[in-house]
Amino acid sequence: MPRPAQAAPLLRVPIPTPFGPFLARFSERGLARLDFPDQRNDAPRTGKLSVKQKRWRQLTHAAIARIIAGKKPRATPPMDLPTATEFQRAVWRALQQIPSGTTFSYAQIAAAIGRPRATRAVGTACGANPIPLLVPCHRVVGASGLGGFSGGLAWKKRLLTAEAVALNTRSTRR
DNA sequence: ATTTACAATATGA
DNA sequence: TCATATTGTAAAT
Repeated sequence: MPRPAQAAPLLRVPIPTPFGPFLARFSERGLARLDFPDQRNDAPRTGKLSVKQKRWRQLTHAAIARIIAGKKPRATPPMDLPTATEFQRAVWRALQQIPSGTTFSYAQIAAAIGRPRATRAVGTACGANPIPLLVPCHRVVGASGLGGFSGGLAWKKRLLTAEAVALNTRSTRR
């Protein structure tokens, strides 16, 4: 009575890594969200995974493992982004084209999607990205500075370091 | 319905 | 170095 189950059954699936389990959420259409290990996850448990979803889980697992190791994922599962705006999709699409081991500034991403003045909006879109790692928001850094990261700056540094990025850690002053 | 804050940055004082 | 304008969203009021 009180409320029947929700209409959007997202299956919560733990994805083990050397740094702790990520939590993936799958819909019937694909991967809808991926959370970092250090967040408080309610007892993660899988419901019943369809064959399709089991395959996505495997793809996700392999992709994450490779990215953490600083390599390019071979394949990624389909992504289900129900509430994304066109602007966000454009930004995330651009992010996926950044080669491993390379970084772009927020301004460069803005220019790449034809909105050269929306640099700050790009930052907002990156923060709204529900699928870190696979959508490499960690490769976007400030023109002079690291910027921020929804999963914590420690993760951003770890991922970039794994990709052998020469972190221009010269602070904002020189 | 308005205002404010944010993972920026270029420009002008 | 500081103030301000710019852009897309979300959250607060």
